[in-house]
Amino acid sequence: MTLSEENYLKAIYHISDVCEGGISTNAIAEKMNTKASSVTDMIKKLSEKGLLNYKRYKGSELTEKGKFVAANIIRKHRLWEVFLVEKLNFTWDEVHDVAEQLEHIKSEKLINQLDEFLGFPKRDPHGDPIPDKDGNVSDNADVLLVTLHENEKGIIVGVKDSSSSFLKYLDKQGIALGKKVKVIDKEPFDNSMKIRIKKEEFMISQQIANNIYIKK
Amino acid sequence: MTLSEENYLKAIYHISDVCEGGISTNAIAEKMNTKASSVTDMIKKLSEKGLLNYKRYKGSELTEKGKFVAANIIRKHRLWEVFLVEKLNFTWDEVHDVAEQLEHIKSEKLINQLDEFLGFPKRDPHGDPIPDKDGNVSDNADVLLVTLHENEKGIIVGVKDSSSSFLKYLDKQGIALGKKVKVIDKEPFDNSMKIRIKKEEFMISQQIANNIYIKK
DNA sequence: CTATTTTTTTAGACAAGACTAAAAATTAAA
DNA sequence: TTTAATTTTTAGTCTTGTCTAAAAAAATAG
Ligand SMILES: [Mn+2]
Ligand SMILES: [Mn+2]
Ligand SMILES: [Mn+2]
Ligand SMILES: [Mn+2]
Repeated sequence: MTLSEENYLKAIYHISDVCEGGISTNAIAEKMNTKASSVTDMIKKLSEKGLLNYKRYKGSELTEKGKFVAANIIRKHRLWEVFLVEKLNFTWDEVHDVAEQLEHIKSEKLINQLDEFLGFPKRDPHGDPIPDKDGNVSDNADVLLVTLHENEKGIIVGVKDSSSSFLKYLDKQGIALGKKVKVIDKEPFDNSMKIRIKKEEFMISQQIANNIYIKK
Repeated sequence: MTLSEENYLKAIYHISDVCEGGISTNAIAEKMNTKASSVTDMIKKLSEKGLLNYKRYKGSELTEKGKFVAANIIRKHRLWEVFLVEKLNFTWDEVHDVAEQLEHIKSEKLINQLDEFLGFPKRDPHGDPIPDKDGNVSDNADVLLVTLHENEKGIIVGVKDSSSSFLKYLDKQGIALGKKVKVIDKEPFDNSMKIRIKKEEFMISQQIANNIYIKK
């Protein structure tokens, strides 16, 4: 597995989480910040290696083997993110770029020992579940904050957008994983909502509410 | 800095530790397990980047900038080795290959936080000194065990060969960093010697004695 | 000081992974 | 159901880092 192959597998895996059926070449190109022609070359190679199924003009789909490899890279990514936050005092908006590098380090022992060292964490700093050794991910029944109705309550358990700017906004507003949130008011016009966290009430836009996961 | 450039710099830096003056193309090729023609290409590139001085047929020498970059890679390599042994229960013969990968991770913050997390260690698991942020290495006045005479004593502080097979041999013989050693007898014929560690006496060959550093 | 051996560099080729431009297949519109 | 727009693939080029084979320079020997 080259670095590039691994990044493609990961991208396709993540797109599959959202979209049904075969993944389009263009969708991969967009996620990978590359051109469709480059994607075509790569999916041919991955197909020959048995990591995805592909027919010309019909899109791609990961095989079981491909899913396993991808889940393992994501496992490494998220464990390293935990390490950076828990042990090296990184903030949750600083970890992603470094984890993008660390996820490609090849050593079974390293990642399993790291897992143990961190106390077998279930989620990364952004609330995303950490796959186990066998590539199984605990499928969460969490829901986006934007779907809650007036007077509904829940606990913040994750973020969909892990960009540094979004995470910094959350920090500033005092929005963090584990906090209880209640929807005070919803504005139908622009889907903004007033929420309460720890007795403080404030407005958030739909865009914000659309990127926060809640456990009811 | 690409991965390959970094590995060349590191190799040249290590050869410079042993050899005086300009480093020959062949010496680099041997250390890098590559061909001289490939080396010529690379040193041209590194030369253009101001990382080493090079004139055709005259060999190469790292610039200050080149030395700084190389020392920083070695700093990362050795800090990661400490991490693997101290925190993740690796043995000293298992760490090198993983550190070869980890040394290329790019993040100032990562390596400085790691340094702090480990308690600012001075040496790696093989007794090699860890360069500081500015690329300074504490030059040790240590001496190879093979140079000791009969009845001389010292403390084992490092190994020259860090190969897994050598380190496993040392483990088996009970030879470890920090132990006191006394030369009981030297055989002029083959330079083997009888040594005492913790009241136990045994023979070691010149090859072994040539790869163990002693502080007198 | 010339001849031979060794070292180093050049020339040309290759694989991986990217890109551009153009062709082919598919999908959407009229 | 033809035509137009979009998506996807092919063809050909480029860069990085590697290789082999051959040429050039330097070192060694006689
Ligand atoms: Mn991430
Ligand atoms: Mn994450
Ligand atoms: Mn090492
Ligand atoms: Mn070491």
